[in-house]
Amino acid sequence: MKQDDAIDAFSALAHETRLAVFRLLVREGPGGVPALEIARRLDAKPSTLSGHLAVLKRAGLVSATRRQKEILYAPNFGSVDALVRFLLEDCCGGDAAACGSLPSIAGAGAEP
Amino acid sequence: MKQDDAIDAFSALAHETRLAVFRLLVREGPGGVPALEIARRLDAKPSTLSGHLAVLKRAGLVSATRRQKEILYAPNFGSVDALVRFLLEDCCGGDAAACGSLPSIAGAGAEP
DNA sequence: TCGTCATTTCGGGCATTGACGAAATATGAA
DNA sequence: TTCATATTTCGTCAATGCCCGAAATGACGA
Repeated sequence: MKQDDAIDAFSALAHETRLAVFRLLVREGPGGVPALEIARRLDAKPSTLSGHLAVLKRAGLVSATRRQKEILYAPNFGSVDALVRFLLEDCCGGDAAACGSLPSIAGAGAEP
Repeated sequence: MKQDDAIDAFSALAHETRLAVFRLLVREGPGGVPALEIARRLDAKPSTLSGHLAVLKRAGLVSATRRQKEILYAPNFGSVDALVRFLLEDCCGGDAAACGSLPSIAGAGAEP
């Protein structure tokens, strides 16, 4: 992961509606939710939400697939994993044990 | 974690310099690095960097402790952990197995 | 093909954020 | 106390992000 990609992802999540969208999709799981249903559930205007979904998609956080007339949005769990790894890369100069459980758990310490 | 706290954290990380600062501190570990040294290493103006450090601190991502004349900044690993948990909360409606390894690993699925 | 539903694109207007230098504050040493 | 180092605060400027309605596009069924 490049720094710019990480910034795109963090920027995408740094917004009330977009964060709510992503968390909604996470709760729903890989099956996906149609755009208009997301708008309905979050009480957002379809045009505004469409822009937010585009941002999330450009950041790689969600993926979109068409099912008939609808477009289903689903979360991309791998992108979260990559983001955390990037954030904690080379944690504590390689001594991951010094940083608590998450870094080693996420595999973000120095690779042996 | 509240949604607003998560947004503060994501906003803080959604910036080239601030993200570089945080990753630098992660690499350095819990010992901490003085503000001016961070500025020197990242080639940033001290006044500009001071603002960025304040943003990171307000977001709970770093902590500051004074050592003599200097102020040492260190990463707050717990905040990253909380952020990931918040992001993946109730993943896949509780069926964490459906989402890949990270959610269950991070303890972000539905609590049994 | 035609109409309809689902979604996206576009343009305008408002608010927020970021960079920088100069000056202010805080700490330790002589 | 007085000086020097370390860091923060402040004011100004430019740039970016966001919301919304109206219109355009895409896909399906009659």
